[in-house]
Amino acid sequence: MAESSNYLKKIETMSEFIKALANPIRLKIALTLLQKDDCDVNSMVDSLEISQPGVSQHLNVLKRAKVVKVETRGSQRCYSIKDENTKALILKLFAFNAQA
Amino acid sequence: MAESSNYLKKIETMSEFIKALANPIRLKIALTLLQKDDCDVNSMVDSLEISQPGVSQHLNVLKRAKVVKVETRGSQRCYSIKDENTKALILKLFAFNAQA
DNA sequence: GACTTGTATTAGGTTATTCTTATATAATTA
DNA sequence: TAATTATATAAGAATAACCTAATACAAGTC
Repeated sequence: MAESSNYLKKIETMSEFIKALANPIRLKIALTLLQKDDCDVNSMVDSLEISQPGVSQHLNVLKRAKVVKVETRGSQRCYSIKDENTKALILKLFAFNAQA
Repeated sequence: MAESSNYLKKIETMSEFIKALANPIRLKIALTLLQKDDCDVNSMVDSLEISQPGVSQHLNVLKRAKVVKVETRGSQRCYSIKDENTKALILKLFAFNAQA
């Protein structure tokens, strides 16, 4: 059967989402955000061995893919996993790979 | 807390697995393999708009990441999703993105 | 064994990712 | 409003991913 443009669009969206998590640093960020509520950029810069602009760019990729959301708090930007469904999915991924 | 080399290795493995699915063509292959038992390379070449070597290379990425397994059947190579857990995970990814 | 069919590998060009440095913007404070 | 702190954006270099054409290999058929 010919692929509907709807199906193709879904594939694209899906692979954008997955691609956002398909990078060690972004995966670490996501797993970190699952665990703690603390979420400012500078603390991530400290724990990831990469420059501040690098972290900022990765966060932007995660945001565009709707893995995370941001909120401004004073002079800080507070990142967190977008919603409960997304949290659950990332946990599933982690559980899967932990078991393997 | 300092990251254990175990944790780092897990992150690497995990992101390799996710990266394998983070490409529209490989995602299509995976979703196709979820649905049908037919699995030879040439039929994939027909349905994906890409050359035969291209398909073969994508299949190799999926195999290295342990998303799929292969079996030789006569002169054909039969690809399928590696196991039931992997199937379940891909379905979860699909369901998540379908809902979104 | 030569031929055909099905698949894998190699080589190389093109495009996409990812990083760093430099700089810009935004909120906060002196 | 100038300085400071927190983060984002831009530019450009290095590397990785992805594609095709050419070719190799493997199994089945004449």
